[in-house]
Amino acid sequence: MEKKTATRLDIARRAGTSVSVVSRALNNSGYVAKEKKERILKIAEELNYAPNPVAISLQKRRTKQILFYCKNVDNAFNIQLYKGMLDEAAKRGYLVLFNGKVEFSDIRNTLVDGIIMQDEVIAAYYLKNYGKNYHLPVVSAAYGEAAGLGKRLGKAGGQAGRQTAPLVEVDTYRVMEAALDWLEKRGHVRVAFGTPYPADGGNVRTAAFLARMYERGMKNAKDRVIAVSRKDPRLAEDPRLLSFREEVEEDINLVNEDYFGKGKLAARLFLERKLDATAVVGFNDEFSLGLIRGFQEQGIRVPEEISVMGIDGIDARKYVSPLLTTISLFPQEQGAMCVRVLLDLIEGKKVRHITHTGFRLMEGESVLSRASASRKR
Amino acid sequence: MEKKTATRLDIARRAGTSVSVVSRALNNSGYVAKEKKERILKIAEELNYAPNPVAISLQKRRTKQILFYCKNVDNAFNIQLYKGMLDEAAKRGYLVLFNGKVEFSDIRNTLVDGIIMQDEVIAAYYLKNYGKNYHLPVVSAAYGEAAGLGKRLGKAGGQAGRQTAPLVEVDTYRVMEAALDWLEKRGHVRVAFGTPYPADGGNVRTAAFLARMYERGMKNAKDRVIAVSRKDPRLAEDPRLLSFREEVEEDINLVNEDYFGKGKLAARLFLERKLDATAVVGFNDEFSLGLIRGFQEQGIRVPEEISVMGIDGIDARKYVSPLLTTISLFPQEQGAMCVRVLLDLIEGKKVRHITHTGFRLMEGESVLSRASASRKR
DNA sequence: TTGAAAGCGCTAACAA
DNA sequence: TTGTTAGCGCTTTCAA
Repeated sequence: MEKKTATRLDIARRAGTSVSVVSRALNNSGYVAKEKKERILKIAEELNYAPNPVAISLQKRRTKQILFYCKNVDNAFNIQLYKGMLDEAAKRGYLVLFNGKVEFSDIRNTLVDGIIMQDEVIAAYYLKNYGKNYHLPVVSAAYGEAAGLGKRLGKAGGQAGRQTAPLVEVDTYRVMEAALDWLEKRGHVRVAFGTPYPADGGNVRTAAFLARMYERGMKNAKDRVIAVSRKDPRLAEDPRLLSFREEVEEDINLVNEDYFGKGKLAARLFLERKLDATAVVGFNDEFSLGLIRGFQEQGIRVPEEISVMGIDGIDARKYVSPLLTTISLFPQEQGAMCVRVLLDLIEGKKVRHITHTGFRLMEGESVLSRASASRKR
Repeated sequence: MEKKTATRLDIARRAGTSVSVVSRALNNSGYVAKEKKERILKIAEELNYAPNPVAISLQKRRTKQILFYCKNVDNAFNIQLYKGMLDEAAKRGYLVLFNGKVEFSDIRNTLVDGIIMQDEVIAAYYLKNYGKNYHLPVVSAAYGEAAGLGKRLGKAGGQAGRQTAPLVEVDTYRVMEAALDWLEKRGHVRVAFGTPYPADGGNVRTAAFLARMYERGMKNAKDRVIAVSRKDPRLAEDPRLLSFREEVEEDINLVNEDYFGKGKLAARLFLERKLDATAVVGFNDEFSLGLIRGFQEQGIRVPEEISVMGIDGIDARKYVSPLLTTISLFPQEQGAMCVRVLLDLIEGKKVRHITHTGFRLMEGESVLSRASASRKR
């Protein structure tokens, strides 16, 4: 089976000509006598000839492949990002590898022309520690996190915020504003926020929630943050957190979170703490689906007794009833845009440092329009 | 930024030695004077030297990358297969590309050492039409479909069944048997089957259902197949099918199905047709989640009034209540096994033509134990 | 212990 | 229109 594959030289010999003529014939480029061309093509066919893409890549210094560096395959949002990348890349003749397992130090061994990082934190970390050697164009999906970068990266971070890759960003602060506006219009001003991370861990979504609530004069917004994390002092000893995987956060080794499970627990905590709120925004859609389930399991009806809202816009929303109201970040669009920017970069075109992508509120059935709101209008 | 990257020759010149010495130094192979080695390493560092993986691949005739050829990113099952592949491949230093967009004729341009096909139908089709030229090792995930291959491939199929790639298979007939056994033990002998494909389209899951039911003496099993497909004569004119994407099936251009949506509709059809059954097995988990939702929307309680069972074992089960009882095919295991077999093949080891992977019933809450069953015991 | 040299399979400039 | 030649960046053999 594994018969050695034919090369252009083999064909040339059989055709009694030279490799360059064969090359031209096969590539439809340059001059080559018509009848000679036909003969060459026929011989190639006979020999089951197939070009060696590695040799072509070496010669052209281009692999036509790019890498999506992503730690979290389980996350539906990332898969949708990836899907958008695949489609867009295919249009331009590129393939996209998905990987979050390679060590940064091994990225250099990857046969790609460039890298898309899953978020600006990872991008900054990579650039700071490895990127300088690897001369590979890098683009990053981003969520307005640049400001808090130093905090999350810790010592490793430093002034990482400055040396970033081009960003394809959806601004979390604006997203949060849209969410809170929408809730307010429906009479929800006392709003809680559920997150799987520590409240002061520098996560941009929590930061955005707090910032926007303060702007609205809700001084006690912090009390309405439910941080389902072992690192939260109120939960450090809580046995219910034992079932979740240990949270690793050395450097930026993010770990797959059980968002749904933590969302369920968040609903319980909301009730236990008797939080004074009429709506809860979940860290992301999966977390929010967990919130809904958690409330339902406690006999609390959504949205009649409590409203729930998500962020992301993942397909899995459809599985849960009531349908989750969320702000969709259009992950496929964002993924496609990442590819566009990266390929432009690879092809030497000028790209802007930040490209913004859109978001939109997707109305579901998980938020109640309260009577008081009707009055206000 | 895009300063030309240094090569081993650049280093050699600076160090006043030759490329081969530099190579040995960098690769820790062969002889090289200790102090010279240190100097070389230092210069490499200064030059921000990074080896060119394409050149290495050309020389070694190995890319350390493999391709998972898969048409359907939306399908959670495939993602879990992929996840298993990523992990296993990483262990052996390989990367896995995911793609189902490349034309078969373009696979030859891919920088990979081998291909994993999503199922035996696609594998057979590829092998028959293109594989002969591409000298690339191929392995396929499989579902006991080989028997029906000719039927599904149509003219293109021919004796495709014979020239297959090594298969990593979970036998659908045994899976179906396990499902029906389990249902029977709980008092369900009149069982329906819901599928998004035509009942006689040669799909292996439908075929397995029918075969197993006939074995059990249920002559009218066919009447209990709900085929949510435009191609089904009973539904050809049904407006409710208009919302689903056109079913394309030229050659094997499978299209993403809206399993969940079709499952919902299947529940309606079950009720409309007043099918005489106490349980429904869904084509896969997503379809079955749709069944549950469909019944619930019609005010039918699951499992009190109708039992539902799935096949696959996808993570998304957790979103739906009651928890779906299913037969898990352990997609991650299967994916990992595909990688193992393919890498063995690539490395020239002997591999068996068929490797079987396991399955197991995952008990949920969607199947009722009927009183009559208790009596039987 | 070193380095020249011959490839890996292909492209492309240039001379014929 | 053709064929020679010089690479692309690296590995590896072999003579020195």
